Amino acid sequence: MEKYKEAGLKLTPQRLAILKYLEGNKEHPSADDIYKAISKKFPTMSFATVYNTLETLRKRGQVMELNFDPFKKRFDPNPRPHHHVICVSCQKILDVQNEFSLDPPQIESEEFEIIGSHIEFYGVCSKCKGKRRN
Amino acid sequence: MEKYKEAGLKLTPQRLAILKYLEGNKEHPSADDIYKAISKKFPTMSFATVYNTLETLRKRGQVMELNFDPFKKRFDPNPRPHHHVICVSCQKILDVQNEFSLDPPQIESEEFEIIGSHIEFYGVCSKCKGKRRN
DNA sequence: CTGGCTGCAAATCTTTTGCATCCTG
DNA sequence: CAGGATGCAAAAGATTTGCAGCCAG
Repeated sequence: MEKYKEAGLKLTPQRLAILKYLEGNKEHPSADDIYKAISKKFPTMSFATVYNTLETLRKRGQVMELNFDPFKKRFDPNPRPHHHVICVSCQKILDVQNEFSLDPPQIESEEFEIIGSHIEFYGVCSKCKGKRRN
Repeated sequence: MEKYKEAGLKLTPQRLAILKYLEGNKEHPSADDIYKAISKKFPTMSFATVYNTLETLRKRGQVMELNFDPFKKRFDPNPRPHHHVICVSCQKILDVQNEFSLDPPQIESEEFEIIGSHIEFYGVCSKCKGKRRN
């Protein structure tokens, strides 16, 4: 929790609960997931606080906002940039460990200065592969 | 327009307007963009029709739904899979022409069957680079 | 103490839906 | 003429905002 203090953030009980929930979480929860999980133990937690906190953390680079779920934003507490695999069947999202070196992209009639990249892999996870019963 | 007929779609004036708007459009418009553009010339066009048509086209693989704009879905009339560059300053999205061969992703404790992938490059377009006045 | 944070409810924005009517094939 | 398509308005979700009161530093 040290790093949050260093960043000049107030450590309220609500924030601690959110931080604890995110810590090591690999499920890429949505704001709603976070709210639901925490409000069980913390009935006064409000959506506004969840969004405020996530927005604050995002600005400080401590969570990443993931946009590939068309229904809602998801949040990733893994601060270093990385890639993802998405199960097209159950929508589960997992982190990809390796790094990729990509050729510079060819763009029609534009000179882009490339800063970074993000790869989404689409696939079927082992659980869903089993269910499909080939 | 031949291909739409072949697919068994009814060619209503509204659909023709949407198809014409998308034809060759590289701007990855949102449903709202499409609605706004078309309702000027076609005042009775409704959102429902825009969404219905896009959904129909998506099912037939004639448009792609893009999710990386956190505020809304965007649509891409380019039917073959391809990658994108996004200007972090003006949010403009352009197509990337080249293909990439990616190593299989390493995933913790899971065996994914990989089906496809999509790369987003982030960068600054030439227009925005100029504005920044380095 | 004081500014940042919280909680509530209302507002906003995008997308979806129900249903009566319309019109293409 | 039938079934798919349209248009309207209302509903549904996700996220944001205004504001009064609260509390960590």
